[in-house]
Order: sequence, then structure tokens, then C-alpha cells
Amino acid sequence: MLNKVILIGRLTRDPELRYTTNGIAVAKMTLAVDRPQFNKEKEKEADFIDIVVWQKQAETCANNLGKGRLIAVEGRLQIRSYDDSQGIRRKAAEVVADNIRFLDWPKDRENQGGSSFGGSGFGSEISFSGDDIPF
Amino acid sequence: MLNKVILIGRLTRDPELRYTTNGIAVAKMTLAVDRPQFNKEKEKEADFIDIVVWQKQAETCANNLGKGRLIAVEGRLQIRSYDDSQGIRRKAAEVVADNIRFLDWPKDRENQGGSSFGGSGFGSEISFSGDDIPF
Amino acid sequence: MLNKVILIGRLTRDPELRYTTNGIAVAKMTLAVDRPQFNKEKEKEADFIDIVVWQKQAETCANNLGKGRLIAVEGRLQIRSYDDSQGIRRKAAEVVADNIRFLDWPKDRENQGGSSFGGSGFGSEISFSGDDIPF
Amino acid sequence: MLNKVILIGRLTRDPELRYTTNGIAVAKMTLAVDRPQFNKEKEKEADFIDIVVWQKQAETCANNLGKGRLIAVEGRLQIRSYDDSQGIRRKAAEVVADNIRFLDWPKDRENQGGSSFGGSGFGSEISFSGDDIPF
DNA sequence: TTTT
DNA sequence: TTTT
Repeated sequence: MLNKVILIGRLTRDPELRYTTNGIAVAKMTLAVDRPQFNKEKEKEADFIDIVVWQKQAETCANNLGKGRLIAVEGRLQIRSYDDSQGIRRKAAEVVADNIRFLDWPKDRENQGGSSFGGSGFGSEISFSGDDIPF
Repeated sequence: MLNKVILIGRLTRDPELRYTTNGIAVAKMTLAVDRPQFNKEKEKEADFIDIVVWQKQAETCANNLGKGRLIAVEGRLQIRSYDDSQGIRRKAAEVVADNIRFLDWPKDRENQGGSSFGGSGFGSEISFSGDDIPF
Repeated sequence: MLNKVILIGRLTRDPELRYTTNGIAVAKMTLAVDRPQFNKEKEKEADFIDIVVWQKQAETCANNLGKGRLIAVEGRLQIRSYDDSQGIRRKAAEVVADNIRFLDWPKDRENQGGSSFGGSGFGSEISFSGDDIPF
Repeated sequence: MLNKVILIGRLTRDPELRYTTNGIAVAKMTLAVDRPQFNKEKEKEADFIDIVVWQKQAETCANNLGKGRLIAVEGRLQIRSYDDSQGIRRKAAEVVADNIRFLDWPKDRENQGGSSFGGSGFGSEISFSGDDIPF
């Protein structure tokens, strides 16, 4: 009914791009999201969350993102059941991304004048100008 | 870059449906969202939040919702500036809804077997089956 | 850094209440969240998402919720690794709830005058009156 | 009942710190959140959203943030009515922040090894270790 | 293993 | 101006 996830974190590895048998692009990434820290003595903890992106966004991510990059992800939490290669039944949790925002620059473009962001125009949303609402 | 609003509340009035000069449907509603209450002596407070919905969803809301109905809204916060009829510059804040879920039944269908929800299939999202991810 | 999950769905079973060795209440529930449906021929699908609630909220849920109830959950997605009873390494995904809202009445209180909601005052949030902001 | 806002954007000005008559710190900021752009010819548009932060976070923001900084804000949308200095009734919309994350470095600390983030440990949340859930 |  |  409503299933909304919003994450900000860093990629633990480069995106992995594949294609379905129908030729649809799909990328998988893992995001490290630091947990809020309460006692500073404890070692830093993070949740490592699998992200799945489809179509054009998958290719944009594969082409522009890499390990260590800071991103924001908006999507939905999906739980899948499957049997692994040893025949053991497993559950997989992943966030299927609707929207990804790039929140920093790649390392080698570092000194370009302040941190910034990328990623816009993803998706195929329809929009309306709020300026001529007839009320 | 990211602008996400999620609300659950009750309509303070029936939706108001209009059409732009281009024939696009747009509905306006006001949602009462109770604030968390901390001291019980204080009178109950709420935020009255204007909601704007476009296209097919506007008509679905106008046809199915009324004052007092409980809904969930997902959208983005939009701030507009305009001059009112007296020429005074004003700012309007409204949530432009991407998705609306109906969380209860209309009053006259009340005894139908437990509260439920309505509203599905809104929007024109594209989806993929997570079952054949090629990883 | 940011890890936010918002869900609306129905409980697939009664909440399961336990206590840690330190006497802290913790409840586990499973939420069925219907996926948006695109082709109506396909059988209805849902994600079955494990929810964990702590402390007073755990007891409130155990005392007031049951199988089939409609709730809204706000929390964070947590990924844990553990070895199961056969020594197989597994990952568990669960949403640790900060806030739970009851969106319908229990079945046996059904005809009380319109669907409604419950659940308020959970948590120990601190609030301020926005009415005397000194600007 | 549920009122959740999540924003990522840049400050249009330095935070403005004040104190209530009771000595409670409160900071006001304005966030520019770019709207998704659909036709590239149109000039870039943004929503300028007022943010209110209380207590320790207010001081942390005032001490560490400035115009142009990229932040993530989590909070609730609050609508207030008031009379302005000319006696005109106005409505104000602002996001009351629960949590603020700093997503880039200040300009003068720019070349420190890649964009990063700050802001952690805000608020007075209570947490539990998910590692000894008694299930 | 699953809710309406 | 306001919902339960």
C-alpha cells in the first residue's frame, strides 16, 4: 500500500551492470549507511543495503558511480525468496530504486570548486507548472 | 534535489475539482494532520495542509473522497509566490501529490466488514519483476 | 547517514513479544505490503517485511494489535548477519520502528462510528511550540 | 498522524540563530531545493523552503553551516497563521527539523580528500543493539 | 509460512 | 475557515 525507503550512504563497490534476457538494463550496488552512533567508544557500525536499479538509471549509475561515492536513494523495500546454489532457501532484501541522486564528485574531479551533486532528470515523471493552478 | 513529503490525515472538506485552460484536471484538498500531543491538557492541534493533485488522480479523488476521509499522501512540498486580489504578495505552500491512498471507507459503506483501503493503480509507474534479476 | 523507511500494510500474524535478558521489551511482527499492481491478471503480490519494535511501543503493539490489522510504520532498515541453527550464515533484514500508527479498529470494535486510527503519544519525542518562534 | 518531510538542498543564506525568552536556541534557515527539470530550455526552478531547528542542533547548524552548503533535512511540515506587521493575516509554512545531515564540507576546507559529510549524533534518540534480539 |  |  505504501512502501517508501530513503537512504543516504556510500557505495561499498562499483555498480554491477547486467541485462535481462529481454535486454533490460539492471544494476546492483551495495550502500553502506552508517548507523547513528550513541556511544563513541563502540566501533562504527553500518547497514550494508543492496540496491537494484533498472533501465536507463542502471546505465547512468554504472557509467558515473564507483566505490566510495556518496548517493541518495529513493525506492521501495523488496523481499524475495529464492534457493541458493546449495539448495538452501534464502530471503533477499533489496531496495528497488526509483530515483538516485549523486551527492559528491568522483575523486579525480575533486578540486572543481566545492562539493556538488549530479543526477537529475532520471525517470519519466510527468510534471505540471504550479503557476497556473485554476483556484 | 530531493523533496519528499508523506502525510496521513483527514480531509477538512470535499475535494475541489477544476480544469486548466488546457483541459487538465486538478483537484485541491486540505488535510488535517494532528500534531503529536505531549501534554494532554492542551487542546488538540493540527496542521492544515493544502494538497494539489493532477490528472486522473484528481478525478479519482473528487469522485471518491469527501470531508472527514482518512488518506495517505506522498508528494513534494511546493512553495509558490503570488499576488492576491488586493495586490498583496503572498506565499503559498502546498503538497503536490504523486500518490494518494484511501485508508478508510466512505461513511455510508461503513459496515462492510472491517476498515480497509482503496486507491491503487494511480499514476503511470513502470515496474519490473524482481524475480529474474540476472545476478 | 540517512536511513528512513515508511510502510503501510497489514499484519500477517499477531505480534510476538519477548524480553531481553536486561528486561527490555521487544516485539516482532510481519507486515504484508501489497506491491503496486500493473497488470490485473497477475495474482496479487506483496512484500512480507519483518518489523521490530522496542520498549513501551512493543508492549502497546502486543496489547492492541493482531493479525490483519492495518498500520503505518516509520523506522530504519537494518541488515543483520547471523548463523542459523544449522550453522548456515544468513542475513536478516528488518525495519526497526520508531513510530507505529494504528489505521483501523480491531475487528470486534467494528461498528463504532467510522474507521479511525489509534496509536498516539508513542515514543519520547521532544517538541516545541512553533507559535513563539522569535523571528 | 503522520507528517514526514525529507529534503536535500542548499542553504540560500547563513543560519539565523535566536533564543526564546526561556533561553531555548532556535535557528532559521532557507533551503533551495531544485525541482526536477523536464524541459531543459526552461530556467532552473527551485522551491525555497524555510527550515526551523531547535536546541542543540540549532547551535550546531549556526556554528557549522553557511550559505551554499548542501544538507539533508528530516522533519515535519508545520503551517502557522499569524498577523504581519501591517495587520495582514498570513500563513507560514516551515519544516521543523528533527535531523540535519551535512553533505559537503565548508568551502575553505575544500581540498581535504574528497567530499564528505558531517552531522551525526544530533538529537537524543534512544537506540538498541539489534544483535541480541531474543527471537 | 503469510495480510485485506 | 477546518478533520476524527
